[in-house]
Amino acid sequence: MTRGPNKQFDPEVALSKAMEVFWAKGYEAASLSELLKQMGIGKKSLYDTYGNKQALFLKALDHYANLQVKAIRDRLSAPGSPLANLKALLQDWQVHHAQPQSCGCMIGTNIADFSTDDEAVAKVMRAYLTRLEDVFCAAITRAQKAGEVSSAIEPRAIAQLLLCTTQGMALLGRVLEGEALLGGAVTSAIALLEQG
Amino acid sequence: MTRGPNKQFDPEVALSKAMEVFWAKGYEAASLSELLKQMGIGKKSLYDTYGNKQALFLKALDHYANLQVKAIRDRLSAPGSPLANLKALLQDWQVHHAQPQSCGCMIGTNIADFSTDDEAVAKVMRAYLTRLEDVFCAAITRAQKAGEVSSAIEPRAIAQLLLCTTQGMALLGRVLEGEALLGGAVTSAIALLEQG
DNA sequence: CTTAACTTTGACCGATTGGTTCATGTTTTG
DNA sequence: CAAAACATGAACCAATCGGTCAAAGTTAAG
Repeated sequence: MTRGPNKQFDPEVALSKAMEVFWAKGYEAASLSELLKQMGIGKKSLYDTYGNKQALFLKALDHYANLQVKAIRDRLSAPGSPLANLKALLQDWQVHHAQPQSCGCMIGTNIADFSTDDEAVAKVMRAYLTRLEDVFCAAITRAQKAGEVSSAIEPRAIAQLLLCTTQGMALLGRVLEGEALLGGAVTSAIALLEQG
Repeated sequence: MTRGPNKQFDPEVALSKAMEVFWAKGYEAASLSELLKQMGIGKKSLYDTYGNKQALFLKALDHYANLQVKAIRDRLSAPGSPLANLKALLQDWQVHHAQPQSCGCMIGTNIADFSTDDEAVAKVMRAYLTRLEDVFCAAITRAQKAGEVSSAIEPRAIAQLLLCTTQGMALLGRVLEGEALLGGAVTSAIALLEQG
């Protein structure tokens, strides 16, 4: 058995809080003091538990990716029409990312800060994008099998378009006012699916 | 007439250099020392000439926006087929943003750092996005008049999709390896234009 | 030539960054 | 109880951040 007192905080909960900070502010702009305040722990505890700021970020990034991929996959594979699920997801994002307090996608937001620098971070990011692409691709294939989407199109290519577009939406939503731009993008994307 | 010695550097050239640094690194990560080194000037000269780091960034952002909008508009309104011009532009971006040293779009890269914070910066960013949307929209309209694109589609909605998609491409290109993802996105976007 | 206007350089500023160390306190095992 | 194992908060660290200031140097006008 382990001796000594237990942690006064739940590392999982604190990690979620850290994720929120990195999500909203980005890696660089998320200062240690801000992280500590939101996580509700002391500096020493952070370094003992997670290593350092970058390691914490990596864990938070992974946490985000798992959370997000699972949520999206579940929504898209919900019972009923695959195409309707896809449309609903896009339209939800249109509304969500247009809200002023929306802070986009944690991965997209943080791509700027790293990219060239850290290969470990880049790897997690690429893995997330690939998983998301696969989720989209599977959903489109299901829609094709259900006869809702033309079999003439290449599902993977459309999935890749959706991935780029939604990342763009999440990014631009951080600065845009109003839903107009995102609305047009979603409308066009849906049109491509329905008649493509 | 002004007395005293002239500046030993060209403010326009130095601004271009600053733009490159902000473009590659983003606002936060672009340190004063890096900026000074690349611009080849002293700290005092920077503050006397441009104000402060944020004002310099604002000028660099504006410089970038003007440069980029003009270049894109010129390409899209080149003589010949409007649709072919659009396709060529997208395919060029696919190649360009897939290169490892590609650093995406300066506006997109820097959206993460500001957004909520600085309204002056957000304004320049929104203005750039709107101008780009208009340029796309005009090009699509020309393609419709030339009979290359179906008149059934709403040009602005497609322009908005292209804007989101290309921003997403520029962003993801910073971290991706290989052209596959961007290639699929471009293929799908072109398909939408050609048959939509 | 003198002087006023201007630029440049480098030292300097307080604040904050991410990160470490230490002394103290707490809890559980033996 | 004693002691080992653990967590904690505050003090502390060098480095760097953006930004300022004063002294020295340079050029043009009078």
